[in-house]
Amino acid sequence: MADVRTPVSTAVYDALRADILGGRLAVGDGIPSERTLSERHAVNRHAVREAVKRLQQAGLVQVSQGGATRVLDWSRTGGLELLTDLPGAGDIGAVRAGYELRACLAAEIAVRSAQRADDDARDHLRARAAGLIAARQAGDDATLLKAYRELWDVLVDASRNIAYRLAYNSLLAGEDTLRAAAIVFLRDELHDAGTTEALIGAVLDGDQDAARAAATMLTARTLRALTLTEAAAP
Amino acid sequence: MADVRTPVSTAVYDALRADILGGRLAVGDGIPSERTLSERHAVNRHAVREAVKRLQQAGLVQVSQGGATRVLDWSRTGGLELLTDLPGAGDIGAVRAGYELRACLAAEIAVRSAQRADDDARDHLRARAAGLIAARQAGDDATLLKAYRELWDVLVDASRNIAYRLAYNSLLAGEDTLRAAAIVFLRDELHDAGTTEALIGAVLDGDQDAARAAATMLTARTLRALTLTEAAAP
DNA sequence: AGAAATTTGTTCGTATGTATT
DNA sequence: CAATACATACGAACAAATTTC
Repeated sequence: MADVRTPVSTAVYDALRADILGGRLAVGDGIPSERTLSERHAVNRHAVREAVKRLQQAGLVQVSQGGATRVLDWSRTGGLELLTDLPGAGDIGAVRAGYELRACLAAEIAVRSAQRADDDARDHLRARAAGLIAARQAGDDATLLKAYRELWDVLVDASRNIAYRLAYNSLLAGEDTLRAAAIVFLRDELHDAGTTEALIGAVLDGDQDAARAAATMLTARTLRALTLTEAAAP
Repeated sequence: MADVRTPVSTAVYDALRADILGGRLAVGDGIPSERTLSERHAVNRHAVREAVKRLQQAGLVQVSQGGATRVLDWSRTGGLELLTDLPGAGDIGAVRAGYELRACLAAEIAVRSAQRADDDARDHLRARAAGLIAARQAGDDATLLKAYRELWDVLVDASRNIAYRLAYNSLLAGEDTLRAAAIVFLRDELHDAGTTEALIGAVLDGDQDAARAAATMLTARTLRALTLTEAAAP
């Protein structure tokens, strides 16, 4: 079994990011110097530099030549890509936050798809609709989830909004680690074949109101499951 | 005149990112080797490595030891933080995309704020409301825009959703370059004092429906201005 | 299948500009 | 002003993985 060897700079980056996002390095604090970090992690200074550059890009630190590299307030300077990197990304609170964002995105994606889908997008949508029906025959949730995600992928494209696409990408990044949990919460949504068909039909008909209603209905099921879980285990 | 010296690795990063986002490096292509790039930009290979690591983190390339570093399809692998980095970020289409996302976020932020704002958040909100009224007295749009942004900043916190906060951060990143344009499109929204007051009141009252309606009304003004501009100059 | 060439990964060392004290 | 600490940058070399012949 070939172990996936992570580059040393990535190891340093992950460690520092976890320290910052986890609050072990307080905002305004200076992180250890490059030399100190290179000794502590037993790596060369160049590797540390690569890691710090990435921290800088992620909006987690501010480096200044001559002075200490300071920790920024990531809740102010961080971008959406941090969502799946949060130390408590698997916690119910963060998961709910992500699904609430998805819900609000989904409704708007449905509306814009109904408004803007061209012939090409409609063809893609019909193909995915057929794939979804086939997946329902298979019976297992993993196959169904895959087909359902592909359906939304086509809808995102059909909405013709690059911001929706990029936000959608950010939400799905690193979802592999949460796939098991996702299937649990998405279960009702996945098996609501009627509303899904209604959504597809509304988009194909160009009925924006119906598309929004169907998308809202679908995501509401998942949000409800999350709220119940959150209330049960706080 | 002290020129703002950008680190060499950042210069390489910017150049490569522009080539990828601009389509001059096609998806699936291999980018030049580290040695080639270091010669071409007349910098050390370590600087190139830092730049490539950042490209990798941004989801723009996939590097593999021994093989070529390949360009990924950023519309699939990129996150929301790319929105303000796009070569056509100032183009009307990308601006509209960003404001459509903001509109859908704003409505949900308003609803969740009305639902979840605690006493502390309400105090902050009242303070910002007063600041907004003071800014209206000043008369100039720049001051008003600043106060308006601070209002929404408080609302984002009040909504108690980390995903909303991070997405909001991503949308505002690099807005400095677009501030002049932003004031133009936001003008109607900024000067709609009545609806803004209604939004604040609804949140303080915990009236989710009224909060959503007010937020939708506000953002609709800006979307309308954008649509008119887009139709006029395609 | 195997060897050579290419490319990224990593480490050593060295020098310089800048901010803090 | 001087000393110190820090980030910035360059150069050379070897290791490890992939591609190519």
